Amino acid sequence: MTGKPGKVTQREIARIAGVSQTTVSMVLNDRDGSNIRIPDATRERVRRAIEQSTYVADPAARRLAGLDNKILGVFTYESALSPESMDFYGPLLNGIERAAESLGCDLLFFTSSPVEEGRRRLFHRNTRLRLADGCVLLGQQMDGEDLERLVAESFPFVAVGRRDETDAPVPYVGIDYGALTGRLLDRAAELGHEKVLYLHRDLNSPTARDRLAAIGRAPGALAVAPFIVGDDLSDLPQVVARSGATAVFAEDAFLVEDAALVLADPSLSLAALAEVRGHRIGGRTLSGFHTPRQQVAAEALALLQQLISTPAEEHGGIEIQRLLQGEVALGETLILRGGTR
Amino acid sequence: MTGKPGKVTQREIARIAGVSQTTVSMVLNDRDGSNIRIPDATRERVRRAIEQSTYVADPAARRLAGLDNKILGVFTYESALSPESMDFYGPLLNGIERAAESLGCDLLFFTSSPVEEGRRRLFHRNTRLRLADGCVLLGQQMDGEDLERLVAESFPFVAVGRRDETDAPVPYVGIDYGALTGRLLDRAAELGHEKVLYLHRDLNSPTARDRLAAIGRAPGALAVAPFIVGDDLSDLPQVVARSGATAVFAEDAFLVEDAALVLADPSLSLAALAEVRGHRIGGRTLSGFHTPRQQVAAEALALLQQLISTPAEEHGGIEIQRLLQGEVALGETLILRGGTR
DNA sequence: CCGCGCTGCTAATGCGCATTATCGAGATCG
DNA sequence: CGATCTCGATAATGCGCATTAGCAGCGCGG
Repeated sequence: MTGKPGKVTQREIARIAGVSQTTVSMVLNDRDGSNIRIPDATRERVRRAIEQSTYVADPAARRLAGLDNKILGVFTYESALSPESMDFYGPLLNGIERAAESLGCDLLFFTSSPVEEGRRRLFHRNTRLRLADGCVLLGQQMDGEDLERLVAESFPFVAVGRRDETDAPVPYVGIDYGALTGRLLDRAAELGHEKVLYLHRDLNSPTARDRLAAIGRAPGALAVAPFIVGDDLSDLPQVVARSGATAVFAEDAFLVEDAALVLADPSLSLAALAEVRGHRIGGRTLSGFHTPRQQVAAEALALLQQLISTPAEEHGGIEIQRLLQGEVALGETLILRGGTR
Repeated sequence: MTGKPGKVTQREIARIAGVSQTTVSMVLNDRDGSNIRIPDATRERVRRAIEQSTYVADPAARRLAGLDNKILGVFTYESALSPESMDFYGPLLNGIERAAESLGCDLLFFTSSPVEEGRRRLFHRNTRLRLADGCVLLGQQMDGEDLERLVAESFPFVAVGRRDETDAPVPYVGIDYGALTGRLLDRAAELGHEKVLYLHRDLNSPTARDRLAAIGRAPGALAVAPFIVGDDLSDLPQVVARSGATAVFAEDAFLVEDAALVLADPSLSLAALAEVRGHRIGGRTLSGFHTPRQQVAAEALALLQQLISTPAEEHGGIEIQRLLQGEVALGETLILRGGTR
């Protein structure tokens, strides 16, 4: 179904130019050397034949013949283009698109991956993964097996977001939430807070662990109590009151919003240990982080390209795990202890 | 660079299962018939060998061997994933993603297409177009040559948005702006308006022409005067005053917003002859259309799939130009002539 | 016991491309 | 004037898969 009628091959070009298919290939790829010599006259003749026709190289054939295809795979563990996930994926996808554009690569989205147990599977009977030169993986949580297998097959890939769920070192580009969390806690201490409640879901992702670890390293003057929340936040006010916390932090901006609705106490400081762009609490800009997502995406593609174009033996020389620094966004919800600013 | 080490081929499977590569292929594709007979015992043996291994078919080879690849191309004449274009492309991309998912297809974004004269080129030296079974084209304006060539090469494709810039019939799925315009004008007439000013850019797109044509067929009681605007709207108030119009319509919601800022007259009715979701004018919901963009995308993919899976000779039996009906959104800016509602 | 049909499988081929190994013809040299 | 070298180009091969043609073996009827 490759549109038989309009299909022009190198053979056809060769016939027109009165040369062999080999010669056409040579001309197209600008090959030259001691063994391959084509005078400019012939080159020109072939070139004209190509320009007269509608020839385009068949990427499948190129690929089969062992060349790179300038195609990068994009795999998302959740639907990437839905309005809900745009908030998270949008900046990443934008960064990926721009990076791919400047690298001259096309992007293959693996939308066909069948959903099993609520999550997309990267490997399946008819995965088109191999069509890509390499692949970017996106998603809050990833499948350890997928990652293992990619490493085992030495297929070039880069995860977006820090990963530590496998034994083998997984290439990733992420944001240093640990450092950000530390800086935000420092700031809270400066503002006089001594007790903070940290709300989080029971998610076991690497970044969730990073945040918790950073919390464990909180400055001495600050006591941060982690608290796992479920869907029902109705008893949160009691928990806060009992803890004596003067600030409530949460894993992400949505959780802060939910908590704020229940708590309804403007003297309480609030912050999300995550991106807060576009989030407001009762008219006040939410405190938290600004994370360079486009930059993460760009860096991920750069790393991927590097992995692809470097022979596997030399991968030792590449820094395959990269954390980018974000910045603490001091919004209007993180205030002096007890004060209203 | 296809990850030599981890690559498992049918040959390898055949060796393990003690059969020929042909047999493996047959088992994988569930082929059976008078000429091809494989007892269940053998089938099972092959299947086990496959499951034990990490075999995945090489899509490039499949493609080269003449099969469909379940890959649909997505070509956008502008950057698709940037924040600015998300407003327009977002719903379309979402619809495309969902449709592709249910069709079991992957999506190939041609982000690599070089930009010439401000527009992306579909055809270029290394286009990966042919890797896809077919292609969806997105963009406000398209290149007539691209369309002609796709038709000429009988490459399956569908344009999103009505097209008429070529002689050959181009497959498209669009929104019936003509009908919508007609209905909105009827409504304006009912509300007592007799003179309307229609602001538009000097864009020569099919939908722009459709709107103008529908305006030409306005009900007798209503006189609609088209007016081409540039970037500077400062003399608009005079134009409106001189025309005696009691309502100002415009090509799109942004143009209405710009005009409203300049005109600043709440007794003037306003409407966009386009999607108005998310647009407000001075706190009032803007009147205009609600267009089923996800549906357009889904329909486009359905048509594309149909074109791909139907032999070209039978394309005559397919309705390749489809207009979907939107609905008029009667917002708060289209009011009784002279009244404030 | 010879042919015939059926079963179960495989060898051979081609898809379009890149690459390797040659090859014929003329130029150069000894 | 035969041996060698260079130039210009090509035939042959393989990539991994699907497909077509065909082959060996066996049972069965005549």
